[in-house]
Amino acid sequence: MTVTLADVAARAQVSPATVSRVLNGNYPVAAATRERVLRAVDDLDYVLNGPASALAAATSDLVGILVNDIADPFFGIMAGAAQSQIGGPEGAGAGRAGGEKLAIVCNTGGSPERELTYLTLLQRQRAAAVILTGGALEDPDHSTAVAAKLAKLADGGARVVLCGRPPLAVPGGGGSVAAALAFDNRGGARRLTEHLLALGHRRIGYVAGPVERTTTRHRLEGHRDAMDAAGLGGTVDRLTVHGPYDRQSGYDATLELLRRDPELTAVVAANDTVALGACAALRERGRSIPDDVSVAGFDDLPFSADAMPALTTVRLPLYEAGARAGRLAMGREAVPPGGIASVPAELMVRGSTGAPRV
Amino acid sequence: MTVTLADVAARAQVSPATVSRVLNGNYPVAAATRERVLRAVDDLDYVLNGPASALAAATSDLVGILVNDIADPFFGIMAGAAQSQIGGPEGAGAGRAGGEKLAIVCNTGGSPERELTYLTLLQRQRAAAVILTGGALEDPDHSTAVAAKLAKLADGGARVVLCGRPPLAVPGGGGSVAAALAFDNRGGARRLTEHLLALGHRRIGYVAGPVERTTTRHRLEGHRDAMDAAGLGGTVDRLTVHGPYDRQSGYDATLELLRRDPELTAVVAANDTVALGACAALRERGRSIPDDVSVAGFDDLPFSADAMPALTTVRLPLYEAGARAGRLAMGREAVPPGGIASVPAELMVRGSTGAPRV
DNA sequence: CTGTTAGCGCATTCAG
DNA sequence: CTGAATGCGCTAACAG
Repeated sequence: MTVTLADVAARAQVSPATVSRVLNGNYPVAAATRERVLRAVDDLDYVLNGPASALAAATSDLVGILVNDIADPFFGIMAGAAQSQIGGPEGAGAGRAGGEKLAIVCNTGGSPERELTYLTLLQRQRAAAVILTGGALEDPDHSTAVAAKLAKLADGGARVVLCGRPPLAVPGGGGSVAAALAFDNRGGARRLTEHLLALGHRRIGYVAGPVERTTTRHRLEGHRDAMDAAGLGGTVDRLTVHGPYDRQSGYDATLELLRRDPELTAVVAANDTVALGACAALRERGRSIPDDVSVAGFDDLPFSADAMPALTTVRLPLYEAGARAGRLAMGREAVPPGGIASVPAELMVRGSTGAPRV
Repeated sequence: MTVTLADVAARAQVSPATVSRVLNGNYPVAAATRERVLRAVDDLDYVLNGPASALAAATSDLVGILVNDIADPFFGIMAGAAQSQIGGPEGAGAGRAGGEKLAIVCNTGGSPERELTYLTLLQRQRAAAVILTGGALEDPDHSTAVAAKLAKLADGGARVVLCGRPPLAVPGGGGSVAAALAFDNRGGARRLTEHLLALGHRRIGYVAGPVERTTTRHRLEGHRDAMDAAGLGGTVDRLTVHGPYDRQSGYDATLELLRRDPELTAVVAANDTVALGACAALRERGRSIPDDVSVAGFDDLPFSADAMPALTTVRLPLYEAGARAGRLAMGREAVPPGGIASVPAELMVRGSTGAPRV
């Protein structure tokens, strides 16, 4: 029924081993022989049996990319970029057999259980590499479990790369991670709030992400750093509201902030999506942006420049970081010193922030 | 080094066959025995070897989801929804072994070669099911190649589902597809243009998607239907510009439309992202929205309601469709009559459209 | 450069 | 309900 390596070998009049060698390309084969084999492959329309190959070689060509929310372009951009470095050489005739890797993205939905489940599934598939994107949950039990899983994955030969996620905060956990690209969330957040402070704002609300996420904590810390330096640290707790990284959360949280301080002159949001929700809430309450209230986001997603007014935010080079993670996962780029690289965050000042009314 | 089924069997004092049976759960096993085996699995921290299992069973637990652009929420939402119906039962202890499926999303980037490559890779992995999302390329050669691949996938036991993509337009191609969920792009587009017409617009520009894509064609046809019915069909060709489904394209195309007809009173965009680019171009040219020019999009992505003014658009139930596709792929939902279901598109009138100036 | 020989780890017959 | 035996399709040493 289904055509196997042996069929190809028979038709090309060579041994199965030779066919395997030309398909995998990592072994010298005479040009003429290779030609013959390739022709047989085409004639028979042969497709390599992945599981069999993985079983024999004790490794597969799967590269897993874990994301917290696939519907969020923040992750989509990174995942797409990583995939572009992995998904096969574009070359003509690609995909027939050969050693292309299969980049697959797995959506955890932010659920710790699903994250672990996917890691196990990837381990079960003997994945060649795993890329974890975005912030991590800070629950100690979960961190330990993830570190353990990653260690096993690494044991099994998988290369583990972190993208937009800080290095494992678990004793010995760092060993199993090939490389970590950490966003400078804290620095970016600090500069953003400093910008607002420089503009003259003093009553600044902060719409934070979900508690117990590294990204949330780091951004909040940066904000607090700036506020502390300005002698305003005392207001931070009262003017901070947590919620998921979505529009609704920005909307709700902003209404709450307005309740806590109707005289607010600026709202800093955990990310751009949340900022949009904040804008909606402010408009609904009759505040104009930025004349009455300034708004700022984080990430600089594509739609941020198109908001009205265009959103002041912090740009993260998501595509570049994702692509680099992809290359790291493929072993096609040198690992940074210490296995850790900091990815810079750049302040983008646009129309949504301005000086407060006097 | 790595613990195998045999190790578990030894520790549980049963045969490997029995362990296999409790893990796969599709065979009667005494409760006491199962208990013992499960304990051994836990003790040894055993993880099933996917490739070996797939090789022996001639099928894997991979479900592939193909998307044209993972950074576009249009696809992210569908993919996430599909995945939610597939990715394992959330239940405690999930992921250890057992029959969870692994939903994996593959980003073709809209490239026909990559689409084919991924299909081959999925075939190679003996995927249990494949979901293709979004519009298809209309090139006959490519359609034929895709249909052939899908037929082979189906032959190999994979369930093939189309989501947001019309049924295969290839003789006999329909047979290999289990189900197709087709968006009513044409009807939605027609109603959208009718809305503009009813408002009094007569000079309507259209920013279409890339040529040779089913989605592009169907939406354009709907637009043309409405224009024809209003006796305006003659202006359509001159006032239509094609481009990719991104913001830049909307921006560029709108400038071009303005050049062709400076008196334009409305711009209909291929999708919401493109519409945002159109808005940016119009503003830059000093046109206010909707007073000078009305703008409309398509898809109703989350950010559309937050644009300023909020975008008039056509809502597609992306999440629901994706979830249904996921269930169909898992065989957990009845196939619609004829294997084809039409997914309705609903007109959402918001602030970006209004009557033209008199 | 190429062929031969062994398994990889598991799901299945088939007996019991 | 459980155990023993067989082979899935391929890669990886070894020889030649």
